[in-house]
Amino acid sequence: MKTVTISDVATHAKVSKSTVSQYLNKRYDYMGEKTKQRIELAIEELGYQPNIVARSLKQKSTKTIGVIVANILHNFTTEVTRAIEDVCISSDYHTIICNADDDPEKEKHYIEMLRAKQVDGLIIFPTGDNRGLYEKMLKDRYPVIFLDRKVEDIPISSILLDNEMASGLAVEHFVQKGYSRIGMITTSIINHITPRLERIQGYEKAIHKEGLPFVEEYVKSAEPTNIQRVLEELLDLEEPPEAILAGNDLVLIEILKYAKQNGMKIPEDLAVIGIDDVSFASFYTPAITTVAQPTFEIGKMGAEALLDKIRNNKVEDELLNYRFDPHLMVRDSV
Amino acid sequence: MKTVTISDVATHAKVSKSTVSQYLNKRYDYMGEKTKQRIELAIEELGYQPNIVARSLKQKSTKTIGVIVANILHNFTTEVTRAIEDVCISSDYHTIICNADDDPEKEKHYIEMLRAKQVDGLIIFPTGDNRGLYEKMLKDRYPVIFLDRKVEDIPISSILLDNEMASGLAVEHFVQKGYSRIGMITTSIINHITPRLERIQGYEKAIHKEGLPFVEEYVKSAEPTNIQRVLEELLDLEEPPEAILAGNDLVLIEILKYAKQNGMKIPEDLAVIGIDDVSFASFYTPAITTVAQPTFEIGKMGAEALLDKIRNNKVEDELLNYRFDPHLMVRDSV
DNA sequence: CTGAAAGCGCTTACAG
DNA sequence: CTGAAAGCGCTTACAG
Repeated sequence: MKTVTISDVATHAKVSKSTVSQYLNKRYDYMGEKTKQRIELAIEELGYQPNIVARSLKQKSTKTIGVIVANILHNFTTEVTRAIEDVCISSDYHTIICNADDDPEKEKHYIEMLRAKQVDGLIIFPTGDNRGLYEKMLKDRYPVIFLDRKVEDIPISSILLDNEMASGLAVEHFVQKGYSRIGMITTSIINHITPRLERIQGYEKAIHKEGLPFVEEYVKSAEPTNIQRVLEELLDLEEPPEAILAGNDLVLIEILKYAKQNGMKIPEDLAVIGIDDVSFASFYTPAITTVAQPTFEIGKMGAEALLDKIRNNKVEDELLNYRFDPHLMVRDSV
Repeated sequence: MKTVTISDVATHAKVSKSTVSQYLNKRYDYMGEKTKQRIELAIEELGYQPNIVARSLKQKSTKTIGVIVANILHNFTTEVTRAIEDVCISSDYHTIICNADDDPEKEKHYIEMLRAKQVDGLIIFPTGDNRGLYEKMLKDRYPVIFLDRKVEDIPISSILLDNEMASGLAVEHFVQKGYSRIGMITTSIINHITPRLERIQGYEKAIHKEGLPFVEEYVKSAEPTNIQRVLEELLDLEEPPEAILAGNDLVLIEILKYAKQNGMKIPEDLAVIGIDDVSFASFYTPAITTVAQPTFEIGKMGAEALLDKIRNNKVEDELLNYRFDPHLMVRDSV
């Protein structure tokens, strides 16, 4: 596979490399019509494709952004990612997605790798445990946007859900339906993940606002594999909750599995609301009431904010944290 | 953001660029211990990161492969993709995923774009309508592997499911459970997509093998948005099928939606088997019997076959079509 | 054991 | 209107 380069085209068209390059970059201003045609023909005949790697080296721009997600398993992540790609493609940027798998070490690896690959900017769902790296990017004036989570004291714009409102909507709906013993389960909070902490806070605030007693043992956090056990603990309480708010899609699924295995009827035996809309929510039996995130808008805004930074070479973050409103999708599980 | 290059490191460490490069590439053979330490220190102090773009240009390898999927919406695609990434990462290759969205034009765009970006090879779920491009890659001795589908007369290795067997397992199971009026719905076959055609063929063969009459109007194909209408047509037949084989996950979901909306009980009113295991199969009510593909193995083999081609610079395809066996996951929907 | 030089395939002032 | 030359940041024979 003998690659054909710009020199080959130049020779073939009997012009210089410079002229071919002008042609490729559509700088036709002063180019003779015949020259143009000859180059076009040569490119055609040789099947020439410009080498983007070489171009990137010279132009110091790869027209590519990186996105490092905390965990690709969440439905939220997949959808946001898709929105980011859409925006990028229509702006002629490419996207490289990496999955940090909730592991700060992997996140570090990917940040370094992507920067080494000279991507023009980064969208990160931060694990939170790489402050040094985040600060270095800031110092280097390297374009970054956080998504879904923020990191204490790191002045990088973050685009997130109004998580407190999400829990609020759910609690309010439970109460409207006559429930007062409302529990909540989230995935692990040992790493201080923003949405989880905020959703728990939002839950607590909403409970108070509704004039209900806040029962500390009604709120639990655990790794996905332990969710079912934790749920069981809740249900074994003297006064078990009659309704459960699932902190995200993974928690919801574990609750549904548990209910099925134990022959529990939803909502009769246990009412359920999940934060994050799941693919099967509408046709599950019962259809699941969820609090949906505007995933497309979040991704879109993230991508646009990053591209804006890249193009205008700006680092000063006027927006900082931007929050989107969640929406309650009322169905049959409560 | 003043980037620090290999020259800066060289100056700082008082050695030449060559020596720094040797160090970076771990060619320590004849390197003085003190030199090594000075370079190490300089790199540390300057926060130097090699520019992979420059390296790629010189080495003519980006250590990156591209994968162009036909349609990212299928569960199969997501899982295979993940397996490919796993293999690549552990071999120190990166992966760029592109979604052709079942559109040959987009596929063309991505093939050209990825080749221009100098990815070292391509895994393609071919739309089938870019024969010219496929042939050019072959002519250029450019490493490619097809996945999930094959293209008539293009001698490029393809890794696929034994699709006929998939339908066969399903039909056999229906029959065992006492069903004889068995229908099948697939997504559109106007583009002659391999798995769909083969699954229909497999269905027909199995029907014959079971000694059942083959009823032509029992097998339908349609775009996802029309699946529900097509299902309705089937059920409106004089002698409607009592069991339906869903050709893939998207078809299954439409069938489930229809059943729910029309208050049909599964399997009492309609028995269902889906080809492709869906995330919610095990905890849906009823749990859905599916024919699962070994997605991880398929992706793994695809990636390994491609990396092998890349590393050994071989084009001769001894394996050509390799097929994996599907597995019946017996649950409660039939 | 280390350095000078050429070159990967482009782009971009600049000269004419 | 077009071309010669320098340079992007590396790597790699080769010389010493």
